[in-house]
Amino acid sequence: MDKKTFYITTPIYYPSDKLHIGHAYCTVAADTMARFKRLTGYDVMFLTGTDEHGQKIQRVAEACGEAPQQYVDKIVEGIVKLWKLLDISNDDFIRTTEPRHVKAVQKIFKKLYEKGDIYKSHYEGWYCTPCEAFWTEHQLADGKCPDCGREVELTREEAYFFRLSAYQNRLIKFIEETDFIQPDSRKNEMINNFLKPGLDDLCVSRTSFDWGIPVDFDEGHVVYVWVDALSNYITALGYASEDPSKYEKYWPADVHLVGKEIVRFHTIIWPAMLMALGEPLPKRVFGHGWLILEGGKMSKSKGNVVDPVVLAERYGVDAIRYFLMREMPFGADGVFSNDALIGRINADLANDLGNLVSRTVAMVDKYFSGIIPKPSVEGEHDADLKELATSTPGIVEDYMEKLQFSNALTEVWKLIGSTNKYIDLTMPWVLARDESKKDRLATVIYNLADCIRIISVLISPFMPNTPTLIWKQLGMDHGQGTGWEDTKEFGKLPTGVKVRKGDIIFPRIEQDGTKQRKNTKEKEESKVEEKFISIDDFAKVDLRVATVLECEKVEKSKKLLKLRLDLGEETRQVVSGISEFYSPEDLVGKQVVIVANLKPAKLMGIESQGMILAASTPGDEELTVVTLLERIANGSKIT
RNA sequence: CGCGGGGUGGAGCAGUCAGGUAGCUCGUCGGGCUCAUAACCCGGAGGUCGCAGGUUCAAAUCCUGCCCCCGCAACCA
Repeated sequence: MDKKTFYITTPIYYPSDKLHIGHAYCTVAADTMARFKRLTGYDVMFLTGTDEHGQKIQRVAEACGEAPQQYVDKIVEGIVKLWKLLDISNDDFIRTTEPRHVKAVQKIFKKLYEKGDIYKSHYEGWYCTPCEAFWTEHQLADGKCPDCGREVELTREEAYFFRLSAYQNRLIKFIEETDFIQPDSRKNEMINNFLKPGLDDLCVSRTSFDWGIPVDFDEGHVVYVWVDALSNYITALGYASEDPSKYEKYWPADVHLVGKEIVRFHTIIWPAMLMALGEPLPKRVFGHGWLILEGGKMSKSKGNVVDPVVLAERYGVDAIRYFLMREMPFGADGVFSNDALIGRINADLANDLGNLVSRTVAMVDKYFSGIIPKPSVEGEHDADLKELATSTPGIVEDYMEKLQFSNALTEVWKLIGSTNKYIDLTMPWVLARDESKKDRLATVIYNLADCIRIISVLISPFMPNTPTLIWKQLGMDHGQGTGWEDTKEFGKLPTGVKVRKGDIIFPRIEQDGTKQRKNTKEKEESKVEEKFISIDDFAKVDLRVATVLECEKVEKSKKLLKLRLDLGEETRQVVSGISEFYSPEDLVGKQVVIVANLKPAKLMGIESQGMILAASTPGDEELTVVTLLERIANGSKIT
């Protein structure tokens, strides 16, 4: 008898830059679900990957002076490494540049064309030549390019269209009548915002760039990235290939996990494509929330570290995974902050769970020479604890089914709390003083250890490394009472085995203001050193005096001013985020200080060749540009 | 009137759909205990549920209006 299957996917990520904690969030969630399903007896297919085509990648690669493929190869390598670091257990990793995907997409495109669901027509739009971008009428800002503010021209090019409009009514019916879109709030959003107003046919080919999958029957056209990208969910299974066995086995997907910003593509375009292909639709699309960084924005100066690699190295993989799954309900946005992370680690992992294991093992050591004793004498409080322990797995299953990771963990932590409380209620140290109560003591200790066994299995989908550490301490080898069904039964922990008090599983993280310290003295010293830089370090920064020649607000921007500066021998264009504090006329003619050897960067598509110095209060409530007491020749060096 | 999400003790959130004396985590204060990672257990203090009206015996919850925050919307160089 074949096992039931479960197919879960993450979005395929766009490798134009390094991934951040938000991507890790989604992937960890998918991994947790995949592990849970495997543990509960499913044949799981867990897919993630990268979406490597498109104009943006082509441009970024060009800017780095590399071929697109060369550029993405490098980034993808980092992504694969990141998933390995985070213990992601994906069964496959698809890249849209792989031949298996490219070939299948070409077949899909052709099939839809032959069926008449894709047809050739003309695309009309406003084209901005410098930006190489098309815009629709209402995307324009005052009739100009919304990106750069320059003139656009009406152009018309040949393109293929997908008959999305033909599927509108079927889609509305499907979405309204099923739980396809989750959570519900997103369902309403899709119906009200996109389906009810009516769907237009979708332009599914481009001729303005070539980093994409070529339409194999019409040279010059490449497949629109979303058609390309969405297809990954079936091409990875071998759809339209010589070996479709995985497709037959796993499709339709049980759940596509996606960020809320791409729910639209997954719940409208994707089902319509599948309807057109005559294939079954995925069962669920879950739009999860975002991690909002503390203070609303990412900022190096605020010191909120968001690189998942750094976090994992600093706090441990299991701790990060736990935090991501526990801190916020999966459907909603949540705030990510270092303080919250450390708070969770200390309160939940170190104090509650880690300490529970530690004190239990210590008592086995102390009272039974390290041998797990046999239980014999039942007492009050036992029944309550056992009832809670054996009923928790069922509750966890229900929450997991609904992808409510946070609630599932809350239930596990209720059990951890009750187990800690059981120690206070039974007071083993009192029992230990009375030799006649040795058997009762044995039972109490056994119950504690067996609860920890159950807990260790319940957390294993979330924290892949911790259970093994716990088992080692409890003297269990892998496989003894650690199956999912074993959690629903009390007494599966082997007796007579020796516990091994090991390292502390979750050390507390001490907090001193913003910095943590471990081995105090050394850290203190190095901190003092870090406070100072040498004169050579300072000399690396080339500070110059410059006069503002011209200054204008950057169109469509809240904060940016574009300035032209006179540095004596040259002029520079600098973009500065100070327009909330200065209007252009305030600055023209003033002398300012700029960092002249800063690596140029683009802000809103405008090159900035340096940085103007300004002083600001911590929350940026006030800001003032640095100026000079007396005028001095432009280009003068500041030392 | 672009759309959406939100405003609940000091912080972060649940409760709002199906009105009935406001709950959780952290913090704080006090107590207990000594098996444990200054931990664990118990208890207390602390709330005009954004504002103003309305419906109702009864409103955080339903209705109307308003204010504020955030995202969609790749902006701190």
